[in-house]
Amino acid sequence: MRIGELSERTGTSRRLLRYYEEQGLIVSERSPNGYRHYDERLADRVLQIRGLLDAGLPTRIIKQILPCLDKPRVIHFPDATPEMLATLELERDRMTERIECLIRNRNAVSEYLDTVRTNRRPDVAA
Amino acid sequence: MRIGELSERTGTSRRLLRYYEEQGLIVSERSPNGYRHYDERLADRVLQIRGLLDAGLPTRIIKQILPCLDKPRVIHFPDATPEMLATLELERDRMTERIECLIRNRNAVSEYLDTVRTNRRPDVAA
DNA sequence: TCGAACCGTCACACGTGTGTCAGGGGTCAA
DNA sequence: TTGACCCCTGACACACGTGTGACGGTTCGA
Repeated sequence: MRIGELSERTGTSRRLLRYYEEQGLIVSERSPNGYRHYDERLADRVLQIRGLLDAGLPTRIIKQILPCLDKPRVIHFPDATPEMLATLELERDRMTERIECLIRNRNAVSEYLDTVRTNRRPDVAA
Repeated sequence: MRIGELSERTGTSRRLLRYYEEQGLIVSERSPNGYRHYDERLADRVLQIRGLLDAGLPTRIIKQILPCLDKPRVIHFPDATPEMLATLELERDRMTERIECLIRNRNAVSEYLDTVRTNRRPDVAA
């Protein structure tokens, strides 16, 4: 799959895909002519990246999280330094905080919507 | 409570508090001399704002969400236009997506950490 | 050969956050 | 009164990260 197809599949501009590669979030093989060539799974990976970016994580952190997502976990043990693990723990906790904050506020919005919708008379205000 | 105390309580610079006010996220009463004066509850509000910003929501959206959080909901019915409600629904759904994305990835990180920690021999790699 | 798709790169836009400066005032205590 | 704090406004500039537009040039496929 070349960059155009990945772009269409993920709804992400080619420009941005190159940017993600520049930031080290995705990698690509290259044809002899220099064209990027992507694995099928990259599509999901890109969507995941976009989700995390949208959730406020910077690329620097996402880059560290992504290796945790690969299925055959066997390979990644060696490169897990104590510092890396500490960083991951910290990030995991920050993600948990984000989740709780979002849930609280999401529920508040939900509740508000319910209240407004059940009391369908704006001019009553009570 | 004046801006200095609010700044200390929330760990937010005075500069940034004025910025939030400029963006319409918080309001302040003014003493005759022009000093900003804040209610006790503003501290929580500021922390909430910072949490939402950290979770990737722009000030524009946060401004619309904040009124949903006030307890005596009675007052806000009148200014709930259909467009506003639609926006809130959309935002609620986007928050839900963010939450799910974060939970997925947080769990993956957690699982990764568990796996690495139980297999305490990096050089084995299996 | 022609158009579509790709390449790398430069430059910019936007939002959040910060520092700082000038120029003004309020409050309190020694 | 003086000094040490606190606060006000407005403005300029900057940093950083994400995302985009546009450039000229190359390669592919019909």
